Amino acid sequence: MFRIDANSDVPVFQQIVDGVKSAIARGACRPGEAIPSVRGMAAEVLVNPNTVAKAYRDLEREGVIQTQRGKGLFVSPDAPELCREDRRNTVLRKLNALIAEAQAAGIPASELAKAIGEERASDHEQTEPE
Amino acid sequence: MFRIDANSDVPVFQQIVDGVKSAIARGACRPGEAIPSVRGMAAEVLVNPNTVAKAYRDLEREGVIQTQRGKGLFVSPDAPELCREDRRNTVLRKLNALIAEAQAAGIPASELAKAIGEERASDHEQTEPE
Amino acid sequence: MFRIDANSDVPVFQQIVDGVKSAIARGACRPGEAIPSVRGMAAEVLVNPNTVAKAYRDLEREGVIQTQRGKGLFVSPDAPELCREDRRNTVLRKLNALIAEAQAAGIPASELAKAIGEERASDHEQTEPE
Amino acid sequence: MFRIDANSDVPVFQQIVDGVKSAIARGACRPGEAIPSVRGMAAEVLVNPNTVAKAYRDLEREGVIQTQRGKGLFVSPDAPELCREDRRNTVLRKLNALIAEAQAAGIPASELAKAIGEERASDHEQTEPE
DNA sequence: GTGGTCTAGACCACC
DNA sequence: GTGGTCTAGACCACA
Repeated sequence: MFRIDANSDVPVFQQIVDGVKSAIARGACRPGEAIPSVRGMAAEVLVNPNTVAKAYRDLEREGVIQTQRGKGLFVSPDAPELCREDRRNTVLRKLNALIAEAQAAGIPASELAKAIGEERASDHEQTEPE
Repeated sequence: MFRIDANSDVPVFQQIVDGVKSAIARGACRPGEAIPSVRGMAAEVLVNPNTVAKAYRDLEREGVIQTQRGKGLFVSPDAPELCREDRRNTVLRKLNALIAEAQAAGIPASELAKAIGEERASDHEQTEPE
Repeated sequence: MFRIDANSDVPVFQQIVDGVKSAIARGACRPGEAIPSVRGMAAEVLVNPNTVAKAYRDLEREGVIQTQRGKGLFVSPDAPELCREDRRNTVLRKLNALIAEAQAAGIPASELAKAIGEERASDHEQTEPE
Repeated sequence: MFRIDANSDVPVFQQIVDGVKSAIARGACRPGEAIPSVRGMAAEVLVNPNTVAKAYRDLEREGVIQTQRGKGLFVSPDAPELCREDRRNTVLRKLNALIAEAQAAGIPASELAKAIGEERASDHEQTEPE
């Protein structure tokens, strides 16, 4: 599903939240599907169960997953819609911040556009559908 | 020179470091020039002098500024080179992370490229007449 | 691990940095081991936690230790290599400065060599029986 | 007579004090000779006159130089003796500290002795009288 | 005037 | 529990 980078500066619980949202957004997890239990996920990604629990609490509060008493946790019906929007907003917000940061340093936006173009060309042509 | 966003999640001292680097990178500060004193900068951006001192300490360790005992802090000769490279690396690194984050969520890189294009068009119409 | 000399002219935080590096260099701390927590070390050497944190911050920036959020600080894998080299360079650099200082005052290097020899003889007679 | 290193971590006034003492210790300045005035020295080594004045104050307090009203500053009769002892004590004290620092890091004193030997052999054979 | 160090104490996020 | 950040205020050395 996703991997945890212990050396990253983004908190582990946030990596879990983002990982689950991304999996749902890209269609890897579908509404109604069960997601690993707190303990299962903790064992899978090798983190403290408390950390997973916190991530799941956030996901449930946002309506991405739902608890069914005694059965476990499931992807909510409108999770794909929610996650796609959430991920899109998050990425675009970060992108705008990055553009601003670049301009403050005198780096024109065209440089960023160019870098994206190179990334797309070199790494994976299968992701260029349109 | 720059402004501090107290609501940002990036630490104040880091904002100062980045702000000074950006100012040097874009040519607003030239080698040999003095930068505002610890107390002066603290008053300017309304933070505690210790916070400014922490930022300046980082800048000196990276070779961006040099301290002359009792006189103040000065932009080092090779600071522009250092800062331009540093800012460029930082921005491109963040951009690559963002591209990866987008792809994990099923957002094609073309979306990011499009968003940058729109930003450029709206900000300065002289490059792209509408 | 080491002791702090409050009367020394070298700053306390620097003594901590050097002490930790020396401990790693001589093999008293091994990679992967945790080093005392900020608060623990502060209590141990009787200084303010902020002072310890400053020292640890330096050590992390040099790659000697790594912080794991919420868990503590750990000796990095290549710390022994780093510290041995760092300590060796530092000592030899100081030694060269000292030789230069001596020569400026008309003290021949042979005097220094003699002094080292006496120190070795007095400290551990097993190498040089008197 | 000597040069000031503005980037050194040893204070400028201290460099002046040490420089004068060393010149006397090695016999470059003899008792009764005049030493440059505060202004003259300040112009010579390109530092603030206040800094030179502070250095001279220290030298006078230690009995190395003497003020003759209206005439200037002169090397005192017992300055050579004083300076030779002072320089020797200072260097040996620093050397002992360095040996201790090396041993704390697991560097044997023999390494230091070896380094001195190499320095003597490579740099200047004229300084090996005995 | 300058920067550097240290202390004390608070608040926060993370695990 | 952990480290990280920030503030407030003190003291010192240097130029």
